[in-house]
Amino acid sequence: MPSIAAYAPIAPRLDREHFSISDLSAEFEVTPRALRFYEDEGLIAPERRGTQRIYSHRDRARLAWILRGKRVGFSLGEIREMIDLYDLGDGRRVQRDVTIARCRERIATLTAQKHDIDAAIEELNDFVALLEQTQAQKTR
Amino acid sequence: MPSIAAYAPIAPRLDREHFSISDLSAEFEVTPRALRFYEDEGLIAPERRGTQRIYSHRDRARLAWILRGKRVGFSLGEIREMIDLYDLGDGRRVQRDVTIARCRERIATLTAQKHDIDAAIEELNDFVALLEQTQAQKTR
DNA sequence: TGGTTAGTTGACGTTCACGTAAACCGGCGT
DNA sequence: ACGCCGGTTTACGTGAACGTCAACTAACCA
Repeated sequence: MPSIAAYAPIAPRLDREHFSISDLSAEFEVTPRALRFYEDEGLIAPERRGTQRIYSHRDRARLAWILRGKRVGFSLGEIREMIDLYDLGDGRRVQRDVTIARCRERIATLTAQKHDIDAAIEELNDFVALLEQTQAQKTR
Repeated sequence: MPSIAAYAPIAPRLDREHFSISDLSAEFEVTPRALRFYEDEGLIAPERRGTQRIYSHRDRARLAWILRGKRVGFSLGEIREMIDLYDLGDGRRVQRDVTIARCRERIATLTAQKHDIDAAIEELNDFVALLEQTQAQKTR
């Protein structure tokens, strides 16, 4: 029954030169459909052998970036922006200044998110403590 | 031109007994539509004076929770779950154990998110440093 | 009494991030 | 020769989280 348990995580074969779409979808637990979608949106651009996609290590690193960006709540559009920033390292001076500024903005929002997370964790911890305390009272 | 700059943040009047929908939408920079939507989804349940919603301090605190949950990437469904957990503090023992377990799960995913964010910040910092370095070289 | 302001309920539209078929192709295993 | 496997494109469907009208009401104000 290869229906629900598909796309399970598989140890990455980093010795490989390049990867197929199913290699990466297995390793990162995303569907091939998602990878093709990211390509349509301009987030990755693997080479082709004929019609088939072949992903390099660089593409793989990009994908890792994308998924981490998603996990921390960025939209695909925002992630593409950040990736594009990286590809601008050799741009002109003004462009590079803009890039630096955008990066700092990103860092600021990420830092704010960290504070939100800390606050949420704290509240949850307090709540758990409270629950365990009432439990201890009943046991007594 | 009250079109785009509407719903700007306004200092909370915490001396107030309760708040209108536009009070809260102004303070938290969300649209009234969003607040009504949260109510439809069972996230808040303000009282009514006739047909109009009147939000208590408790409702206001709830809303803060909701928005923080959103900022750290939770869906409204997940946030409703977490809120429901809070309202279960007086439940039975088994239920409370389940609640504690769910809280721990939440804390775990939040912690994982923090690591993701730290990694992203670090990479961005490295990249900014690299950009500033090439800039310094050109200036020299 | 008429007009403005703040609120209400539908109902439909929209964007994002894919899911889900349908139809096709090239290789290879027997 | 045949079928399957892994991959492809095109296209329409979907759930979440609202936006955007339209039509209505209740409160106040000159």
